Amino acid sequence: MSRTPHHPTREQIELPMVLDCLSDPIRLAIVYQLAQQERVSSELRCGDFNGLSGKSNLAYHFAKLRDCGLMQTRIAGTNRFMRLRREDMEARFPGLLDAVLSSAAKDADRLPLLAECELVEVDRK
Amino acid sequence: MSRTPHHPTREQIELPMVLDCLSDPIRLAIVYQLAQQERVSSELRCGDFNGLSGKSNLAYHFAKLRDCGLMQTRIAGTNRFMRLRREDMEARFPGLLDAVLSSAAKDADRLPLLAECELVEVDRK
DNA sequence: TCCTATGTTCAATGTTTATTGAACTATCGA
DNA sequence: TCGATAGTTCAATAAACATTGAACATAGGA
Repeated sequence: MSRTPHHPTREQIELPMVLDCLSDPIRLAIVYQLAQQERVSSELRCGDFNGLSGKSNLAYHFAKLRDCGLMQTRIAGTNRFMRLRREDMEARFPGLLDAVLSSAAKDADRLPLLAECELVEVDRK
Repeated sequence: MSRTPHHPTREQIELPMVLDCLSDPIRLAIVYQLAQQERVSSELRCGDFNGLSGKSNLAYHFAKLRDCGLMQTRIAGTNRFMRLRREDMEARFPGLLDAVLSSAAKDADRLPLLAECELVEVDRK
């Protein structure tokens, strides 16, 4: 009957787990896409990532991203909204997330999954 | 009859492989220790890492670190000298290595393998 | 030349990982 | 209440990974 999935506290976030999470192309794309949309809306629905892989495989990666503390899931009706835990990451590992994100941006042409992230339209009502 | 082990060119270095390499505690400790010693001597012998694991296991991790482009191996007699490929990393992913290293330093107390790195005496003749 | 020290390579093992489809849960709207 | 939608969970599978010890290669010193 758990209303909200488990999230580690800020202090529980571990460096190796974070790096391991970011080393997977699909998870890197999820994080990248969340960061791209951040200036518009800080949240995205699970379904916004369906282009990256099948639903059950995405649920698996979402769980890993939650477990390592990179993102947070909020349940709203039948939707799950995800957002990056930017402040927590910055507090624990200053500059790390930005360094990874800008590295990914720089290599976007080599990371095919990142290409799809550019054109996520935001007509959330 | 290969005199020197294989190393990727700067352009061949891939972000996911680098992050995956750094996500392993033993490999992170190797990179960390190399970075620590950098101001003194830019190189360390393989044997300087024997405290981290067994020799064959270390050879396995060394190979991964070479393959991902994080370090370079130079053969000198019966020794192998390793050094970080700092310039290449900085050129490909600016700020990334430093962000990871300072994150690791910040969490040194939680990364037991990093502790041993502090006391590597440098009496290379 | 032989012995030793330094590392690598190989094979074997057990663990973790990513991926898939099917079954399931829960919520919203008609 | 019924059906559709959004996601999760579970079981199965194949691939990748880390670890170990034994065998091997190479160079240096007695």
